[in-house]
Amino acid sequence: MPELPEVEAVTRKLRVASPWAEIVATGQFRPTTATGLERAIGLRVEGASRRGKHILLSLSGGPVVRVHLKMTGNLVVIPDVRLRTATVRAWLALNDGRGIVLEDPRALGRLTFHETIDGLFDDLGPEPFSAEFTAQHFVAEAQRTKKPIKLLLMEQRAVVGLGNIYAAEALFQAGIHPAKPSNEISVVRLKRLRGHIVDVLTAALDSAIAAYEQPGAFTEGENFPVAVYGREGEACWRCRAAIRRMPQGGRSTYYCPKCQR
DNA sequence: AGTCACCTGATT
DNA sequence: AATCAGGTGACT
Repeated sequence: MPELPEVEAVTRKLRVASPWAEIVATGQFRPTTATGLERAIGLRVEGASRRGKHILLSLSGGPVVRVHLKMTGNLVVIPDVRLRTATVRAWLALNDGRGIVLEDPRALGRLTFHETIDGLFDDLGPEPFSAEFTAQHFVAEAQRTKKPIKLLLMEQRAVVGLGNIYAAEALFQAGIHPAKPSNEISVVRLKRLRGHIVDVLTAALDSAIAAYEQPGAFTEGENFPVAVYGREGEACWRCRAAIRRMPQGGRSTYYCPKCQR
């Protein structure tokens, strides 16, 4: 599911389940799924927030449970923790009978308990919707490296929240070739790209929230209209050239060879 | 700096 | 049987 917009939608949906209760038990499908979870027992859940693609459950007294959904995870509240579906990989049982559960068919998602939030996100770049995501910061990060711009966007350092879909979409909107060395892109184009990142994530957040409102309809996946992602061979919306797929960093990058130089 | 392992399921 | 998948660490 998740790049930043989907993680944000999941987090907002979680918050609807407040007021929270005390954690009375925890469990996991495999030892690698969660670490230190049992230390959360006896603490109250006090809130849910997001940083980059991470979800944070804040607990009474200061500890947190950090959740990463990876490729296919979803974090939801179920009314009865005993009634878990087959793909629930980890759970926090609350003293009102409910459960906060990680559903994740692919089982790559992770939960980790931390005594404090301090230092947890030191390696993460600025939030795209925050005042810290300045053109100055973004340009400086790009100029530090010759790595392809698409990889820079996915590193969570120049900015957090972009994944394979929205990185490709932002680059299409900006008319920049995904393999272009970051430090060879003009300042003007970098500033334009920064704006498109914000725009793409904003539009994607809107559709992710809409998707999560519809009960039953599109609870999985989102309905953001992609221009290039997954459209290999199709005609570009702008110039009709055939969209291409190329490997980059072990993933598929989609782009328009004519619109993106 | 680039590749690969981590997982399971859907599609070719 | 092989390839691919909205992510990220941990390796060469």
